[in-house]
Amino acid sequence: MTPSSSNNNSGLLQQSEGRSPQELSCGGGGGGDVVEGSKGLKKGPWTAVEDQILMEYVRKHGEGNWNAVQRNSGLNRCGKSCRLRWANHLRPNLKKGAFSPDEERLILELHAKYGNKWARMASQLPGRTDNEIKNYWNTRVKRRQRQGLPLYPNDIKQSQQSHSHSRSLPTTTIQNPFQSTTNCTTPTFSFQIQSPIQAHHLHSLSPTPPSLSPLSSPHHPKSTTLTSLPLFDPSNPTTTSSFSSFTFHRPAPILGAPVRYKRYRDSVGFSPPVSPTPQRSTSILRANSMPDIASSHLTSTNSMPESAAFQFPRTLNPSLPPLPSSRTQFEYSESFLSSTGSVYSVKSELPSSQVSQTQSEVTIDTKVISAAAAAALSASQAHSSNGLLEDLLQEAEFI
DNA sequence: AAGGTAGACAACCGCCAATGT
DNA sequence: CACATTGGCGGTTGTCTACCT
Repeated sequence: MTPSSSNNNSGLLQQSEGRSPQELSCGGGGGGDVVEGSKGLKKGPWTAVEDQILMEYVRKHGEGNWNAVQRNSGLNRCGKSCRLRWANHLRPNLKKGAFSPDEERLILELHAKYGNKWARMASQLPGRTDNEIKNYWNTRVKRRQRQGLPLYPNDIKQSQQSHSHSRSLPTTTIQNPFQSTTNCTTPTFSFQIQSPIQAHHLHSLSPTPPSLSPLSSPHHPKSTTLTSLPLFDPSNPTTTSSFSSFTFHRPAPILGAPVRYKRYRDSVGFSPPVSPTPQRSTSILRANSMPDIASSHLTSTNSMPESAAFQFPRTLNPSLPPLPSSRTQFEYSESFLSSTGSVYSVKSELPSSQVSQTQSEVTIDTKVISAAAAAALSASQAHSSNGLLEDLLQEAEFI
């Protein structure tokens, strides 16, 4: 399975088939043609041209106000789709490719701590998105289920005894469909409880047990059965003790960013609120990165000299503090190269390429960036040209 | 060679909290 | 204060590729 295998994912056009227009969120469209909604908003895989438009828009206007992207850039995508594309694929400091062993280990630990809090986990995995982690985890769950193995290795099992979740205990016993005598006949349930400790991990560690969700959807209504599973078994001293010793691990506040009840979308490179009292009107200024709160976990990429970093000009928010941490800046430059390659070297109306895997460890200097920008400019001349490439060159010289 | 399966990935959806008007 | 908008989040689905039988 190569990381690039999914680049050619044109088949995604079939998504949302059969949904009524009311059910579609982005603009409410999407009736017959799954590529365009009723408002003409495109769906399905993003093309390189779309990526280019979105990148240029974000570069000029910053993140946030995603619905304005469609209004102002002509990009025929709903704001949500733009945001997702940016967050998961275009933002500059993304890592691509398989998780390293360190990252896998960290995911296990974080999941033991947080459960299916993908965004929170992503905040501690530099360059990784919640979607990646979620996909990884779901795949892992399926694999472990099939193999009859516990989700967590023993050391994590032991170490996470003190972890639990912020969700309250269910006060009433709701039948666990995976333990019911009527619903456990399918072979997929054979994994469910093989030992008390595994039962504990299945049911107490995850507020919405991810180990079950991939298999549950064909058989159970969404969320109700899963989220209502007993998180802790009072009869199990292990689970009760874990609850009593619960400590909530949350990333340290960043730049005074307020803690929102549900929003922990403060992963590295994700635009954080820059003000202690952020307002929506400032969201457009959030294109700057934030301190790498996860650097303590994975520090291997932190050694890039700041002088080598490229960063988008902060044209809209000159008052903001400098970009924190060398790693973030490095990844800007890293992704700059990748993105230019992605944007300009691909057939324009095919699904866009992903960030190059091979550049992740490349030491980047200004010459390289300039060369990349020049190459991008050259390559783009086959395209309809706009000011983007000139901007890129300018930025390359900016360093 | 054909079919099945697993893994990886992208993108969508609904929900909901925060914020703006 | 009510309503609308925005966007963050977790869950889910669908496709592709590689591998296995």
